[in-house]
Amino acid sequence: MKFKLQNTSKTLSARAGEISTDHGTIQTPIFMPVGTKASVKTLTNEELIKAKAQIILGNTYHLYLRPGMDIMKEAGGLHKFMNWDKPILTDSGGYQVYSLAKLREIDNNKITFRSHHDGSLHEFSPEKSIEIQRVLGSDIIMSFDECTPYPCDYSYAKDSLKRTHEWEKRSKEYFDKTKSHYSHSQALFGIVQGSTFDDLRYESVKYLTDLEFDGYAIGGLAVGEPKDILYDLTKKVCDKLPKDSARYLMGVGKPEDIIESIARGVDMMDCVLPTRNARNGTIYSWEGKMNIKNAKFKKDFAPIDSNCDCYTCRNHSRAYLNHLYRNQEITGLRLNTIHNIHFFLELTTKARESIINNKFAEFYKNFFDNYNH
RNA sequence: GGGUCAGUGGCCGAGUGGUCAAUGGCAUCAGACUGUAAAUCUGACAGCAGUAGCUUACGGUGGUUCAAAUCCAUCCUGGCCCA
Repeated sequence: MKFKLQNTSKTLSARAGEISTDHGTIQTPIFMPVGTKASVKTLTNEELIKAKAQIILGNTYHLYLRPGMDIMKEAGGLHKFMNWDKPILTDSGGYQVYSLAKLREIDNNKITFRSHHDGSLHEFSPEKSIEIQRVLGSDIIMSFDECTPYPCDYSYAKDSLKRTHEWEKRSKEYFDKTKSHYSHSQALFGIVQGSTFDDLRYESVKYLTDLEFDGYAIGGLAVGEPKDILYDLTKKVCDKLPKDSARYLMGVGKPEDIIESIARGVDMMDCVLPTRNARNGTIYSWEGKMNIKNAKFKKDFAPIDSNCDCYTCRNHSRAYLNHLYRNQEITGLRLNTIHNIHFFLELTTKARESIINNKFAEFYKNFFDNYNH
């Protein structure tokens, strides 16, 4: 994997670049749809490609439990299993340590957790997480970390960071001494943690960059903290990260967060919001978000966005989507998702174009002038 | 014609003397969702004041009682059974 910086905004820190992998290149900044369990919920691969998805996510924890590594090995890895031949990034399972906290115990060596499916006991360690991701064959592997919650007191954040650093070092060591199981190569990203504390974040950047990962993620944000903390820390961390490496802000975010993150120097981001919210009736466009369930759309025969060229907007009205949602017609969930994913990718595509053309500041201003949030 | 059971808020349906403006579910209205245990979750849902309160409500009417959706009488409506 290689990252090539192509242009940087003159007034803001926004960057345009290109990540090359054995499954193709990714033009950044890029939004990455989340396909936790080998599926971007409700969408087919064809629909993802039409929406211009360049890379999708998979999840180590979920895929390890189901379908399990035996099946994944026999399938020949995640790309073949789901028949997706563009890049894939896999999360390490670190987020599940956070989100499924009631089911786990952490010690410095490993975490023990119970499957949310059947209660069976399992152990994860950095080595095991990387090994699973070797089997999955993702183009970008994430090192094993702990995503601290918000709020988080300093002493816990400090202890957690120490543990995360140890885990990431072990992730790197295991990664370095093993090889890809397949004909394509894999890259390993480190994850900057440190909760909301500047000094811990800086310490984390230093520690990880000394280990020399293929790229750097910012984790532990967008977990409920105020916006100014999210934006401020994103900026501070990006400013310290090496310019010639890709930067990935994990779990972000809302359209306004994506634009703010790009403005601060982020190259990659992912979020469940466009897919989950689509299934829950919230639809995004350049004008902001709308709840398609609302009574006011019952007789609104206009498309979600008349300028949008996604399948949903070219073929169907708000009234129809409202009807489908009210009647639990599963096609409604698909049409909503098709639109949201299209929009989130258009967001990063347009941002990228503006950066390339040295017009990002203008793009940024226009976005916030039009977007209600 | 006789007997019997039942009629509860938009719908279905609990409640069988006070803690009932009345459990639930549905429908309706609105909100939330940020490295997915999420086609999920939360709130509102008689009216008026909008904390405290007041009014009208459990088929109709009339009773019993300090107190009734709950007990009694009667009428209306519906289901079932017997003629």
